[in-house]
Amino acid sequence: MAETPQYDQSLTIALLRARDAVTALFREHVAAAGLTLQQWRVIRALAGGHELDTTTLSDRCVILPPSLSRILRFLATEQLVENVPTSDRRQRVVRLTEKGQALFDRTWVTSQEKYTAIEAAFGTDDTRQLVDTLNRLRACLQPPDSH
Amino acid sequence: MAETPQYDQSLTIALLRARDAVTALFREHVAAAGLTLQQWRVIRALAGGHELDTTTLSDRCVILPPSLSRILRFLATEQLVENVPTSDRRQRVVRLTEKGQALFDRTWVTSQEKYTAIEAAFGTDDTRQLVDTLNRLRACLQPPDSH
DNA sequence: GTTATTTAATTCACAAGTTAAGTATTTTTG
DNA sequence: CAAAAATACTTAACTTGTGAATTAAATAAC
Repeated sequence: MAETPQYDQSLTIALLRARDAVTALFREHVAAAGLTLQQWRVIRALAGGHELDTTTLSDRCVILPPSLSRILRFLATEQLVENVPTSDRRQRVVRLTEKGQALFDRTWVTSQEKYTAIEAAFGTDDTRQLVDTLNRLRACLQPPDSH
Repeated sequence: MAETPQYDQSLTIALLRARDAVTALFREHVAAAGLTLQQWRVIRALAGGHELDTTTLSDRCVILPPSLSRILRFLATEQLVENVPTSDRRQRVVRLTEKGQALFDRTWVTSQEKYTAIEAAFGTDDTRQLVDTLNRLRACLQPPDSH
């Protein structure tokens, strides 16, 4: 009978908890704007006039394509996002509507403030270094495609 | 019209990506045992004869109570987990069955190997330090209850 | 040029995340 | 001890995560 794993030392658990702690600080505020955190990430990625295809959006928002499809369907019915005509008709390229950009504009300020508060609490340098470390971990685990 | 946020510098995105990268290394292996990662975390927390109530399990596995309820229902139907009689009948205390412990035993070895491989790739010290940093971040964002 | 192959996205089915509401049991209060 | 409050968990409803299958369009191969 094997021994009990040490939970507090587990990287996976630590990542889960840290993510929960950080996102918890944004959830309520974003919900007040009528959005989930995932929907907000999409809005955020499109803000400033960016027109993006589904694949790029999926990558930037860290949302898998099936989820993104559903999210875009919702955002479209809310008229926050609209399709952009494309030459390659397999692709779907979307952008924010005026309503979408307006929602972003009035939500972004507080969101930014909350992020700044985190940096202040944890330390600007420590935050930057943590982000670097996380990105390095990722690079180390999934080496870029060799094709 | 506000400017585009810098995605690569976002702590939330970095946490999401890092978590995805790490869990991806375990998912296939755990799926081969017929489990999801969340189900595996529960099995893992109970391994070694530990009897735990739902609240403790929920905290240790970083799974919210409603999700845990469903997971325990599944694990019970698979006869991997069983209830333990309690004095306080509001509480639900569970433990692994022999079948559950056996599943843990034959899955844990490879799981352990994969975790060791991560430590080796990223560096043992760096891994430990990252876990510490993540826990420190969490502590800094959610100060312990003041009651 | 028509048939394969590849590519881009969506749909499907099921598990899990999230919030709010509900149920049952225990403790507290008067 | 009976009514109220608190506790532990579950259920309900909806959104998202995940892998496999599907659809549609563009490219490649004959």
